[in-house]
Amino acid sequence: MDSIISQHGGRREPGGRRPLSQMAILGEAIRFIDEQGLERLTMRQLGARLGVEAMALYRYIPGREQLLDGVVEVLMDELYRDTMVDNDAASWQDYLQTLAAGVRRLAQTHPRVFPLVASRPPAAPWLRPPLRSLRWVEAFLEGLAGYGFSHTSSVAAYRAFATFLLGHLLLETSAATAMPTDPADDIEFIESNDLADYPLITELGPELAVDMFGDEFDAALEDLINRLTVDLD
Amino acid sequence: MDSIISQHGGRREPGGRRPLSQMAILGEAIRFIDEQGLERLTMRQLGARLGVEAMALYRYIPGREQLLDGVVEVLMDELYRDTMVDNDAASWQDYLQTLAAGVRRLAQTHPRVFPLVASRPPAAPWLRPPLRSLRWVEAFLEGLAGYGFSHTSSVAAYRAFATFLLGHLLLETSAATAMPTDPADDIEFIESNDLADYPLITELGPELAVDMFGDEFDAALEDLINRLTVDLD
DNA sequence: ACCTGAACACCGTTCAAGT
DNA sequence: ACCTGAACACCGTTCAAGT
Repeated sequence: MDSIISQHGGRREPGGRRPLSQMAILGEAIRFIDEQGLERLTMRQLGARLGVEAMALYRYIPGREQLLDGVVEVLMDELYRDTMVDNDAASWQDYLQTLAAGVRRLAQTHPRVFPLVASRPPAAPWLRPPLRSLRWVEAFLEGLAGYGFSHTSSVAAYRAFATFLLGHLLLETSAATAMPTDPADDIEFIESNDLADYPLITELGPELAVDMFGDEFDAALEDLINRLTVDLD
Repeated sequence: MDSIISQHGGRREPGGRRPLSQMAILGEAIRFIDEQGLERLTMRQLGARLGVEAMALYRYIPGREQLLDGVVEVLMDELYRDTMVDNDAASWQDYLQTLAAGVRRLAQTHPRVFPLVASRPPAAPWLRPPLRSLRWVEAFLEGLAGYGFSHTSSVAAYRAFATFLLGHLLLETSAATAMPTDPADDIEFIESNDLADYPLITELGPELAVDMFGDEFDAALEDLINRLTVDLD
């Protein structure tokens, strides 16, 4: 984890605080959400974590909405560095596999932030979460062009790829975020809903509960790649 | 639109109000979100729309979180009636097509509520949004069993189907919800981001901006069905 | 230059009190 | 039985004032 947001240390203010800055605030916000979840992130709480009153943050960030936008931007920059810089995939199939793995890694590293990447209104309507930074999308299209994709094909690939990632990773992060997977909760839930009315769910319960996200992701991605292959002619 | 939530009229209170009830409140909440969006739905605003102070709602609903859960439940009941009752598809392929169309219809009817269906923590971790009601999932599994699916295959189909719907419909509703598609915004956005740095996006702009959700949905669904076919042996 | 205190307009929610 | 007024603990945000 050599990400910019996990940097600690550095200069300190007289009060024992790290000096405030936009980056320091955004990094702390990400750490906060990672630990406590988005619902608990308030300007006041965030200020407190930085050793400062909430009002001090407004010198660096226009408001809460822009704070969240900034969080998304920081993660997209991280994704860019992680997936686009020095990407030397041997084929477009490898290229997509590498990128998909990178986005999934991001989602797994920040499961409680990922919904933000996935759901914040994008800057332009044709930017599809979770692939929502101009720089990243430009590099993506350029990459595909380098592998011989036509304009039409690379746009289609962008769309399909984003849709695929959104569905899979939103479900995976939401499962990862859900309560400490206490099987007792399942039982309680089932019982409170009159188990008897749902015989198939009852029978398939154990099978439903198995975590298959990795396999599903790989299988659906392979399938998506096949679909794109067909479209290429 | 014969949905239960669009019923008006009926008995009135002396004050000129419709009588309060859980259903009346949930229905009004859905109408409110449809019109104004989730961000503006507060207990106080909702009360005002029902001709009542916010505190009166607590007699019928435990709190705001449960209000939102209730909204999701009402829409899932609507989906159940719309897709599961009297479903007489001739094949499992038709069956999935019918169901997919029904979920898409729901998303298009309530584009600003759909994110709630998609993102609220499900009651059990193995329930996948947007297919999150026990009753609906039971019927789904039963339906597939009727077409000869093994338990393993129907569980796999449930997972893949939910993932597919989540990705596609979240993107489609989010695009539908975005600003009144003012092309001037795009231009302004592009210009503010130094267009020159993103030549491919610039060139492909018009192609990116074309709405293709219908075609994409159909193509990806067909593909999903093919994938399931292969898995069946 | 950078942070804070006090204040404003809003939340969700509780509860005793009204009708 | 059903609703409200008043109150509490919390928000985001502004701005004059402090250092």
